[in-house]
Amino acid sequence: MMLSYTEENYLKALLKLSFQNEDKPEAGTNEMAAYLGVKPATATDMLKKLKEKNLVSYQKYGKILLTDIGRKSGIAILRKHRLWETFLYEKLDFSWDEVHEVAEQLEHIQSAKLVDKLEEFLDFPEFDPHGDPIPKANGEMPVITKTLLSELKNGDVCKVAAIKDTSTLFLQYLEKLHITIGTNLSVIEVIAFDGSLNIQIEDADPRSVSMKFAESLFVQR
Amino acid sequence: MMLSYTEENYLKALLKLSFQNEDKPEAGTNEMAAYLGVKPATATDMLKKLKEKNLVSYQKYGKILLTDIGRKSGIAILRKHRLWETFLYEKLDFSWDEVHEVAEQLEHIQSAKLVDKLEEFLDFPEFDPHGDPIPKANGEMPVITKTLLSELKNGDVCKVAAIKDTSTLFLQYLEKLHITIGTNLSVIEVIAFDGSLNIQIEDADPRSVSMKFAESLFVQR
DNA sequence: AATATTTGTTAGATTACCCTAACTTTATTA
DNA sequence: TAATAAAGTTAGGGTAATCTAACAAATATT
Repeated sequence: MMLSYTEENYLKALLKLSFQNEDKPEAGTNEMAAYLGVKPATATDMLKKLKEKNLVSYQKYGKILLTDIGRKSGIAILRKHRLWETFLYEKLDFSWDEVHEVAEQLEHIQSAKLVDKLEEFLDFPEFDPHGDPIPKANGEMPVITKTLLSELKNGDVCKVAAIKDTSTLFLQYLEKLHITIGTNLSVIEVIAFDGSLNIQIEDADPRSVSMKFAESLFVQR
Repeated sequence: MMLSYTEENYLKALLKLSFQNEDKPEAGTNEMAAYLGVKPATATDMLKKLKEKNLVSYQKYGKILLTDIGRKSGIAILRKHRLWETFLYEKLDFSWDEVHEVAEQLEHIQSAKLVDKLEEFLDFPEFDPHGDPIPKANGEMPVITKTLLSELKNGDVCKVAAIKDTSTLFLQYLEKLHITIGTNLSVIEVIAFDGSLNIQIEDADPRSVSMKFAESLFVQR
């Protein structure tokens, strides 16, 4: 099915929201509108169109749910997005915080061959530069058990697995700390007072990070 | 200046037409509309908009001419188009006739950094897979003296420099003949009767090609 | 439970790009 | 040069995506 640039963005947004809302994969109109930076009225209009095309299922005043087709389309876009991010980061030396904006545009290029060739060119990466899993051509996604850094205890060691907060400010801060996907961390001490942590980043001198920081980083034990 | 997808296509079309019309760099409304696959009325509308933005100069019922800014913008798009074609051809194993369609989409991605990094990644190519010159970041374009194969005489030798007719059918025919940019040709005999030529392609057995063929291929002596 | 708040929808307008049909201007040719 | 043909423009309309303002439904609060 031929989707417009905008329709694709709505599907991707719904998919992303379904990831965020853990247990329940539905979203609300306002939530969706806010995510996309449009007014709720606009989202309602588009929802009707997507429903017409059988990409979402919802009743007036009810929750929005992706249909199977809608979900598949969304995953296809996410796949493109993450492959392009990987390309920009690995081949064109883009920094962590620059890849997203450009990938937002590249993800809409229509060419099945392009996506598959790109994946091959990148040697079938499993994760993008932010540590998020890249869906395969068949829609499958590698799953890893991610823990928030803030859930660890004194003495725990871990490896950075993914970034929860992908804001530019956070990404730039990580860069300054030389933290990247795969970096080894060990928790020296959790400070009960404010939830901050003393951690060691690879072999560097220990340093303190805030609770907010620890809640923005996924790690793997 | 921020240009829409469509505005960019109009500028590129005007630039391409100015190349085609050799001596005079203007175009007509119908010519332009035909090139872009829209109706003349639509082209007139867009022309008003482009004039408003100072990208073209023209008077009602007069010829259309790109302004300096319009020309520069057009060249920037052409640069992206040809760099992407080169990427697809060299890095992703796309065939000659497949690159154009995808590059038509990729050329509209907005990111100065992307273009320049891509150029670097490709090692500053001077020509695209069709042999057309790739504009530099400053707008300069390498120039080569191209001759049509049909202008050669008995015994002349040459190297394929560029493709004039970039239709899929022609590109596929070239592929079948193992002709690519840089292939050496020698003209064994020009047949006066119908303008066809007996040529030798590299070390292969001589074969005949039509006048139409010879008029679709640029060579370098 | 009645009221207030939040959430979602409808109606009507706007902008960009495209169309057809009718018209005007410019170019060609008999 | 007058008639015809070609090229270009205008007027009026359609669709996609957006908005604001007003309204309706669902949820939360006292």
